[in-house]
Amino acid sequence: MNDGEIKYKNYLHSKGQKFTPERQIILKEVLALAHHFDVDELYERLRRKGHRVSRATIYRTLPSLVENKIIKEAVRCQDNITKYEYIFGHDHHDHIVCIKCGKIYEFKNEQIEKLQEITCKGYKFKPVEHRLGIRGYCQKCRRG
Amino acid sequence: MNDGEIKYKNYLHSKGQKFTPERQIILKEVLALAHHFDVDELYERLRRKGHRVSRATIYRTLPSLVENKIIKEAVRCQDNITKYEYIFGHDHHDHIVCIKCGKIYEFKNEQIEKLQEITCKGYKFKPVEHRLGIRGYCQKCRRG
DNA sequence: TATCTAATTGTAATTCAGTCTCAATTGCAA
DNA sequence: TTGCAATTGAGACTGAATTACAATTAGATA
Ligand SMILES: [Mn+2]
Ligand SMILES: [Mn+2]
Ligand SMILES: [Zn+2]
Ligand SMILES: [Zn+2]
Repeated sequence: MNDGEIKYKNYLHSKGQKFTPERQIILKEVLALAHHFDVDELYERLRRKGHRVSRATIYRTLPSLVENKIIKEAVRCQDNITKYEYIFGHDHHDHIVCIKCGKIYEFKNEQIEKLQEITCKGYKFKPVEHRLGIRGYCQKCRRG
Repeated sequence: MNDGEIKYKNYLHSKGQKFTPERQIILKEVLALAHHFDVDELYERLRRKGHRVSRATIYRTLPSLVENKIIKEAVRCQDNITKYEYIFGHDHHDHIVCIKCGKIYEFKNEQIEKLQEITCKGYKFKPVEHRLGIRGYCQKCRRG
């Protein structure tokens, strides 16, 4: 069992929930997926590998992985599908997304992070998470 | 006709579209609403005022107001409803949202804005818009 | 290890925001 | 006026997500 699996198992246990084979399969695949994904992508990948996990179970499991901070909901795209992003063991980062080709740059700017904290302090607000997404055109797409 | 109405009328005209009574009613109400709203809120408000505009027409009109930069899609909340926010004539700002009571602070930090620009330059990326939302607990809700 | 039970699963039905179809209406240019 | 493309409202439809329910099962306990 790797760190993610241990973390999730402990989390489930602390809530009187079970580390079922289905949850293990889903978690393992999520950890293998390095990047952004949605329910259907995950379902098809599992299917191709011969795992039979129902969509309902995936829909039930992903929110619990979010609560356990193993994944998070990612920036919504134009189509109205919930996208997820693996975060456990990854550093926080923000996104720059090309409107035209969909290319995504991930970045983190410590000064921006710091300024956000200062801003929150000013409102006596306790930040838990934040999301910064910049949309526009990548180098390729801006000419053309 | 105020600035918003003129802007929208010209926009529609430039696309061979009509400044219909329904669109006028919707626009007028949107301009009157100072803040965040969704389709149903708008529909009910119009209803109460005796205006009979169908939900379908509202669903059709709001995206065109977005394209005309009179409103924009606001931060999504927990429920999966598209929220809009009036922007025409308002300065850009970002959001701090209380997870518990829903309180929203609007802020703008010029340094953060500048740092975003610099970051984009580094990727030779041309930013068009961005969204920064900080979620956490407001002063009231952090104790309690 | 066998027993027991609350948690979990898959299936299929359901929800519901948002989109689309279509016949009737209307704004507006000529 | 007239003509016609754009628009409207009603209601059907879509599809992601949720839920009910009966069957199954993880895993705590004895
Ligand atoms: Mn950040
Ligand atoms: Mn900003
Ligand atoms: Zn691009
Ligand atoms: Zn609060």
